[in-house]
Amino acid sequence: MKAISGFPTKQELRDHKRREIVRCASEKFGTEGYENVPLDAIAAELGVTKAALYNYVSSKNDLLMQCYEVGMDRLIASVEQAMDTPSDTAAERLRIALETYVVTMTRKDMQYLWNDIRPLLAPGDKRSVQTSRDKIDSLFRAMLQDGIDDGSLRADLDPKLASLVILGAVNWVGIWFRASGSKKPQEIARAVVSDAMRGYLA
Amino acid sequence: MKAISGFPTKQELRDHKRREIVRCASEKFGTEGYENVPLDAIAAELGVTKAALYNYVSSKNDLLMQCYEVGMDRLIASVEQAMDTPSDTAAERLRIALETYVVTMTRKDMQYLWNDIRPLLAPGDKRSVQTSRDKIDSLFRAMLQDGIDDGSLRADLDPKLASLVILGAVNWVGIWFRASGSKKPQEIARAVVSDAMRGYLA
DNA sequence: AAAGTTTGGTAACCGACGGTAACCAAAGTG
DNA sequence: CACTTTGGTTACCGTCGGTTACCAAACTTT
Repeated sequence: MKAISGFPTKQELRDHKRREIVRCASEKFGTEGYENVPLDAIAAELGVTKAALYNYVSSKNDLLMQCYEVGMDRLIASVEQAMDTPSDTAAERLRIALETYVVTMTRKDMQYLWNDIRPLLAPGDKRSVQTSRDKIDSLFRAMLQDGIDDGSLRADLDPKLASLVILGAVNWVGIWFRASGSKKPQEIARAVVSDAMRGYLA
Repeated sequence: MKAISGFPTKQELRDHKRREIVRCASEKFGTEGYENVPLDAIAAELGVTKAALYNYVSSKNDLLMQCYEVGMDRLIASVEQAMDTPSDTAAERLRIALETYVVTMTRKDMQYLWNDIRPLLAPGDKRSVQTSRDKIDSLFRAMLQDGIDDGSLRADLDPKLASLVILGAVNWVGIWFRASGSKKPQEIARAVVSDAMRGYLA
């Protein structure tokens, strides 16, 4: 199987189609809600029949999981990028990463990440969901530990507990936020993150 | 229509049956998940047919809403009771109320309150959901204001924002908590509330 | 007490939707 | 040029939320 430039391999074509399905589903789930989007609607928008989708996903739930993974990867990437921003203290990097996290979570096609997923988890899906979540958690715990080490955060904080509390506060924004409000995501992020971090600053 | 003791009126009987349906549904939704509980299952457990339920609820969604209201009322009642606990400062009352809130939220039949509800809201349902949520919010904002007034909380905190941040942190526990863990709800509550409040103490 | 009327239930059914089976056309392969 | 593989279609099934027609018991009226 050669990979001549401009002539995608069969595998690439197949993968591209699968991603198209996930992208389309992601958009519809985000705006209309998982429950309200029949597979027929997704198939119709892609110009195929429902049964064709089953060449690429094993179930509607599996499709949701793939959407979830894409969204989580985007979230993780945005946080990692924010972590690389040069700044004086670890606390400052944490602040930037958290604000980025909040802004990303308020995207229309990200809202279902925390909303729709949980009740629909099949036992087998829980592992992959947990993996993404643990990744996020470990990123923030690492930043918290850095903050303890460089003295910009309280020495007596428990990174595990603090990560739970802070992520709770910011995730809650993603659940409560609706684009109709007057405040811009960036303003909300700054205010919430500032309050959520205050108790941990040295 | 007389109300002779021991002889419940028709209205009382009807109401009692409706509450039985809600109680049964609440339990099943909480343990098995809304999506996984067919109305037939609820009806069977009550010894009737599915169609009989429609004498008391207008739809499965309506049934979920009634479960939600019962749960929220219980939550509100537990917080109000905690607020009445005599204590030296408003901050202390707030701490007690928050811990009670967390413990109540970790009840098995309360977990679906934040998990299953949101994606399933019909436009008409949103108002009643919002009412309960606003009630909770106003209780905590009042306590925060009391704390500012009696000097036990920082004078420069914004009650609206602080209530959002703190409730986010504690609600997140309800989402993340699973009874399988080793820690008792009361311990978790104490730790989380302590961290979440730290930034607001005077 | 007999004749309506209301109440609360059942059985049977409908439509939507997730998922599957049988089949088929076109592209790839020896 | 047979032959397999791939990716799609049509037609169908089972489940489940919701509705309709009907019925029995209780309550009301005269």
